[in-house]
Amino acid sequence: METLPDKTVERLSQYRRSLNNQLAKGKEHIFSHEIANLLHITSVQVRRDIMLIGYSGTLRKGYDIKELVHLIGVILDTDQGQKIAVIGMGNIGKGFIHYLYEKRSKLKIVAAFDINPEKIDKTYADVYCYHLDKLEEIIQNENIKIGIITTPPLVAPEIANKLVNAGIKGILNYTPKPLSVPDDVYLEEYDMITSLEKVAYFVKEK
Amino acid sequence: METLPDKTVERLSQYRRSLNNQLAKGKEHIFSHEIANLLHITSVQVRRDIMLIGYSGTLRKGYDIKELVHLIGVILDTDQGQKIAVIGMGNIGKGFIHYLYEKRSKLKIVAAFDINPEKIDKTYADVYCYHLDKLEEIIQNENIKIGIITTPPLVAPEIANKLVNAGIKGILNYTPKPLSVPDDVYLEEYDMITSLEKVAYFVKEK
DNA sequence: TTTCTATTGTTAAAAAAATAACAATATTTT
DNA sequence: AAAATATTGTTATTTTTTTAACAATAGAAA
Repeated sequence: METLPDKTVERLSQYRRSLNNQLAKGKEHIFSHEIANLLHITSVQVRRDIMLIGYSGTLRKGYDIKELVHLIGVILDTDQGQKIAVIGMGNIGKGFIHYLYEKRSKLKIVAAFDINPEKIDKTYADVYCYHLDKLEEIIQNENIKIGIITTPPLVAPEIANKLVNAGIKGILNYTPKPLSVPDDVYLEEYDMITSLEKVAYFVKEK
Repeated sequence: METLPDKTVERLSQYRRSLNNQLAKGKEHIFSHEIANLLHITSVQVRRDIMLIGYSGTLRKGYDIKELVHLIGVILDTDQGQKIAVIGMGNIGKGFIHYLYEKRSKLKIVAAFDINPEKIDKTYADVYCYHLDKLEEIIQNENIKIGIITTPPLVAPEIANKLVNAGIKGILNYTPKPLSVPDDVYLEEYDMITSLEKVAYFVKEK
């Protein structure tokens, strides 16, 4: 399958979670407009996304939730799962670890890094925190492919370099400092302050 | 001015921060390609955004940083500033408070809410945490117009309702539970797990 | 059985966003 | 002084994303 559009990937992740909720409630089939209602989007969009991943529902019966969830899994997940490292054990770093804690997902945060002695060699929600000096070593030994940067912005570029050198293939940058990485590394940036300023702007304009 | 495109607003927020850094370094003028390099985008995009806000640079000299920062302020900020409440004093809630702490920005987090007695009636980075029961009262008295929801997902819809009833005009929803709000309330949703699954997908596909 | 209805799957159109193209021109170089 | 160059501002094009339109049809209703 050719790579899916960005936005479709995002929605698939959301469909899956909503669908799992529905499964847990005992629901077995679902219509496109029901999925749409759960996510507050349109049913066309749902159908289009489902078309793009090559799944088909049954007319008048909708989609088989279990099958759909499974297929989304085939698309989004890898069989062995993907290991993640968090760099920066501040509030946001902890937030990520906490969010994934006890979710049996194919994504696993397997290491955290910091330079603060009070955080190093301790465990937060089963994730061990190492000194930043161990970054390359642990990432290579553990075969970690994804890194989340939640450090102070100033050091983000240097962390990104280390991650890339250690063989990381995807970075989620949570600092407001824009990064650049080689073409074979996927970079997703998210800036909390920008989100907030955006809300503020549209509040002002309304 | 007609409302600016979504993405332009996001970039303006980022331009401003980068430009302030440059000002702090003593730089007074800047070319579009220099801004572009700072953000790892293209210079055309920078020029287009700047065109959209109606600013003009000087040929061969670039943009006057101070003027540009000022104009972005005129667009993004309100004179009196905007007050923000954080609902949910977990890691992410604290993260937001911490991020805005001591930044002299027109955005101010002025109250936090939780239901955990250990958090209530305490102050974190100068932000006082109230019991959730006080939500409507404080929001109205303080004239808070923006709310950040960082609670467990299950209660997010109920919080959103309370916020809307209390007169909030913009919500940043950090929980994975999709919300719906009346048309006159601006809603921005962000889902940490989805970001991460997106990175994972594109790492897998590369 | 026949007609009606709800729903899917897909193509077509529209809207939003990014990128390219390029004319205009101030400044620098020759 | 003339030519070359670097840079802006803007229009045009392309790409991406969303939305609309609608044919096909399984199942429900008549």
